[in-house]
Amino acid sequence: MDSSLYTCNSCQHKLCAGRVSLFTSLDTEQLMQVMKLIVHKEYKKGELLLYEGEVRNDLVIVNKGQVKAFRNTADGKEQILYIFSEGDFFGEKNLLRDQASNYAVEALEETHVCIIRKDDFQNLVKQYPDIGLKVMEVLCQRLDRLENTIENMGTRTVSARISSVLLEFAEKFGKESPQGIIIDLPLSREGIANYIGLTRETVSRKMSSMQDEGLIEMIGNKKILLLNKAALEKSIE
Amino acid sequence: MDSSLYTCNSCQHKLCAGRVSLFTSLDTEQLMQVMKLIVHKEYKKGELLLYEGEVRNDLVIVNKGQVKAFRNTADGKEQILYIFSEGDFFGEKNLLRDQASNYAVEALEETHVCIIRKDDFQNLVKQYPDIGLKVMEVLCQRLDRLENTIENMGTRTVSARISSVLLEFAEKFGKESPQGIIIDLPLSREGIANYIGLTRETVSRKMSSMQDEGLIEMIGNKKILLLNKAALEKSIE
DNA sequence: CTTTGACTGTGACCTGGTTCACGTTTTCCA
DNA sequence: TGGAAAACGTGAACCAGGTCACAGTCAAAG
Repeated sequence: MDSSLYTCNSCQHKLCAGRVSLFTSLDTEQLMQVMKLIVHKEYKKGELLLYEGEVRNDLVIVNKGQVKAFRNTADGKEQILYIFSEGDFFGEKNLLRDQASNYAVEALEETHVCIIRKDDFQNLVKQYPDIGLKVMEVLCQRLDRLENTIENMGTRTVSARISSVLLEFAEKFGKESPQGIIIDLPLSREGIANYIGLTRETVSRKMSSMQDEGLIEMIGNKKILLLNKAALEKSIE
Repeated sequence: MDSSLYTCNSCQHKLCAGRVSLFTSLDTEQLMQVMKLIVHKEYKKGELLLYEGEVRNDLVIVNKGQVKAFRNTADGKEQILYIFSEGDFFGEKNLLRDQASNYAVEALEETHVCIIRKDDFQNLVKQYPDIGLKVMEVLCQRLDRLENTIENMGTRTVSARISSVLLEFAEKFGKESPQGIIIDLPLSREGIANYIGLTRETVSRKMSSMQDEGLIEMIGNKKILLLNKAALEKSIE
């Protein structure tokens, strides 16, 4: 296919809709139709895309960059629930009913999103039922992930929890290299701590000891090299 | 409507399908059609309805009774993820693809279920798109609940977590009474502990102290009287 | 390239929850 | 209905992870 067909000025010449798994069942012409419904928006690092408690009537699809979905707890802590990156979406809860968001969403870096109005999306679902099934599939995956997280937080040791996050990130953000898998961390140490319900210090200490054991190697603060994936996997069984 | 229309021998003369929110959008005739697709099954307390890792190709709807969905962790602990009761369903993950269950399901008491084959259900969804939307809605509610649970387990104190469960159970299993809300607990102390990632002893101790503070009153092991719902709600803010 | 603020690592101490142990109570079902 | 088995409550000791404090390091912006 000619990639110029997918051109869209607001998206740096990527047909955002076409790269999102939600719309993989559509052909080019249908995609062009979807494109007309989409509004684009850009956010700088640290900007909020969605406030906790905000009621929106649209679906937001991440086209470039990364965001974190999190809640602020009464005692001033932060619980990170999701990292959304290219192709992920949020706001699916307002597809069915107008509901206040139970988390805030903040850009972790320069982020571009595609926004589609609730009504338009509902019509799309009616026209192309496969899209609805895709949404359902993603929701089920998200349930899977949360179920795992709950098991981790409820019953696992600290090192198992950290191994678990590292493997999750390796899956999502890792690149193969001769020495092992290099992970571009989406979160700081503190962010990781807030993702798995620990403190920055504990994460720091455990990762240091994992490095001493030869399991991982920390490269600056933003990268980690997984030297022994198998051992990590074993430790969370 | 004449209730005899809803009669079904296997269901003790309740039209199981009609009582499930999934099918509320259907009329009587459509319900009768759904009924033909349904197989019934009964389980005694302690019986397993689903094994961890099992691959099924059907959707299970609880018609009577209660079940717990849980995972056994490596260190011999149990993490309870859901309590399903009348009207709840599970197995939705294999509506989309054949996937191994990541939890086991066990009857907490005598339980009757309605089972509908994956293919049949998919056809129903195609025929009545509202059913698909209902499934999506339930999945979103389930996400909400898990997101709350994760915040609880990640950042909250023990008493806040217990208050939170009690309020959840009050919502789902509570009955108003002159003194307060009486909760028929679906779980033992140990079960509650496994639901919120604590030990039996800790739950026991905290509930005793909550009783001393006049917040709750324990009636035997299976009932709890909420004397001061407002105070509990305040404690988890 | 340098500066500045944010992030990270680590030691010492503290605390809340787990573990272990055991006596009591409740539940269930034969 | 009685008796076994399961569930519960509670004390004491322990310890993993949190808290606090501070020094070292990194990285983004000018």
